Amino acid sequence: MWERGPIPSELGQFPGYLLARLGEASRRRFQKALEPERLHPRDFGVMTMVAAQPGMSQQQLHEKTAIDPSSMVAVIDELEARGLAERRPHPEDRRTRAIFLTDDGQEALARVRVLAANLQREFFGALSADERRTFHALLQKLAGTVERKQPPAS
Amino acid sequence: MWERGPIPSELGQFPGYLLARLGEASRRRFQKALEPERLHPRDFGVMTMVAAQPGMSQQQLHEKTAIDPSSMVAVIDELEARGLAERRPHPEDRRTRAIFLTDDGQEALARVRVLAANLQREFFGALSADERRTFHALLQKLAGTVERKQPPAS
DNA sequence: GAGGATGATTTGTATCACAAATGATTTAGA
DNA sequence: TCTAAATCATTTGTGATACAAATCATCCTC
Repeated sequence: MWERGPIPSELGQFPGYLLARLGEASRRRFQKALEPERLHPRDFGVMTMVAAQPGMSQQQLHEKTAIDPSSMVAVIDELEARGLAERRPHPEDRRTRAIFLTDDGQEALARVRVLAANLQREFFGALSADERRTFHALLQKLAGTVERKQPPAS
Repeated sequence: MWERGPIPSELGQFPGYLLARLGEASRRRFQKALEPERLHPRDFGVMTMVAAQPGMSQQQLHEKTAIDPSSMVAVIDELEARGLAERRPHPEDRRTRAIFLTDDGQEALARVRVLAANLQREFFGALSADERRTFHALLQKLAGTVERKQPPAS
């Protein structure tokens, strides 16, 4: 296994580069932390949204989590195969599947939330409580503007 | 082409999630911005480091940019094929290739730096100058601790 | 000089993003 | 009402990338 050094200052000058690389590191660490549960970061996103709004369609989940619709099929397949979630017919639209967490799914999500909380403490450990709050607020402010598609060029 | 909504508050609660998703967005936007130059974000990382320290080995580049050694081969192959960089024999170690930018490479990098600067302005446009400084400083503080491998478990 | 380590490279595999096509169903319009 | 277009889930195919492992040349140590 190879060594990964610190981010060099020549690249750390670019906030966008740091953002991308720290984002990668965050995702990677979370993936490691989820291994005992045999879940992936994407599962956490989906399960969190389903828990918040049971009966969501896969389409809606795709919009919330930015997981591609074709990948979403695989994610839900897996959760369903493991008894953590289920597809039920949508009451008003027979094309649509309403997604729910099973009891097992709820419990798994609860455990994953603990893992996530522990990881956050470790990952952001270099920052003071104040700095963490500031950082989080700035991330949220950015998130408000950044994840939009351009209006169609027509 | 599907629509991507804003990041939902249920997931935005997690700084690590925001970091990962905004990092993705940053990388993606930069990739778009680089299209006119037919370059990728990874090329920017490599070219920036080579410009800062001409004659670096591929091994060193891998440590600085976190690009996998086998991918590095492809990246340099491509840059070399396009006349933007070159491999020269290392004066002290014949296993090692010393990487340099050509004049064309320097010029391309200069143009890319402009694109990067423009993108940063747009991407972080929601933040005030003060907020941008704060954000950048916090990213750098995080970068100092986060990208380290665990000490061997032995 | 032999054996182990190192740098670049190749090969193979798994994963993922993305585009495009399909089938079932709904919605909108003539 | 009947038909055409749109929508949702799904399947399929392709290209990019991460990672592990093997290979070859070269270096370093004893």
